[in-house]
Amino acid sequence: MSARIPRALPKAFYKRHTALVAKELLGKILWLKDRSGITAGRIVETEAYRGDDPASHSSKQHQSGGTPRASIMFGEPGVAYVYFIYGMYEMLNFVTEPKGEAGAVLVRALEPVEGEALMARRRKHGLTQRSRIELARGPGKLCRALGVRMKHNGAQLRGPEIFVTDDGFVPASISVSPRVGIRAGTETLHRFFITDNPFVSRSPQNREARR
DNA sequence: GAATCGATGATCT
DNA sequence: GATCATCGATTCA
Repeated sequence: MSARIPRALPKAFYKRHTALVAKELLGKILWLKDRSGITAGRIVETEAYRGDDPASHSSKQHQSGGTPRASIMFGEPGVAYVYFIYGMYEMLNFVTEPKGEAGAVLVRALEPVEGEALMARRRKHGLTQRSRIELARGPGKLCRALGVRMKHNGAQLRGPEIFVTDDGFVPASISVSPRVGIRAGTETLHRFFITDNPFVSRSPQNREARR
C-alpha cells in the first residue's frame, strides 16, 4: 500500500474565477499524507465562495482585507484554508483568485480511492459497501477521513502534506444547486457536483438543474 | 426516507 | 452573547 502521488495541479489552476475552479475540481483527486499513511479521494462535490458574496467569510471587512480568519482568502491561491466550526468539525477549502482577490472552494465530498481502511479507522467505521459511501460524504466527514486538521491551514496544495492531482477523469455531467447550510446568498447556484454520483452529500437540493 | 435536535468551541460584534 | 459553509442519534413513517 505505497501509493505514488502523481504531479499536482499548478498554482495557476487556482488563480482563476472561484466558480470555474470549483467546477473544474470535480473529478480531480485529493491526497493527504501524514504519519498514519496516505489517503485519497476523487472530488465529487464543491462550493464556491468569493469576494463580498454575503455567504462568504471574506464578505466581512471586505474592503480592508477581511477578518483575521478569512484574510487567507485574500492571499496566494493554491493553499488550503481550514477552519473549525460547530465546535467539532474542520472544513477544507482551496484558496482561489489572484492575490488580493478573495476566494475559496469548499470541498464537500469525495469518492475514496486510496487508503480506505485508514479512512474507516479514523471515522470509526467498518468497510461495508454501504459505509464506503459514507466515508467522505460531507465536508466534516472528509476532513475526519483524511485527517485534515487546523495545522493544515495555509498548507500548499502541491505537497508535502496535501496534493491535488488530475488523472484525466472527466465527469459525464455536472449539476449545480444553491449552497448547503448557509443563510445568506442562498439564491446563488454555487454548489457543483457530479450528476447522480452516489458519493455526493445528501441534501434536499440534489435534484437541481443540470448543465 | 424525512424532520428534529443537541453537541461543542472558535470567531465576530 | 449569538452565530455557525455539520453530523449522528432519535423519532416518526
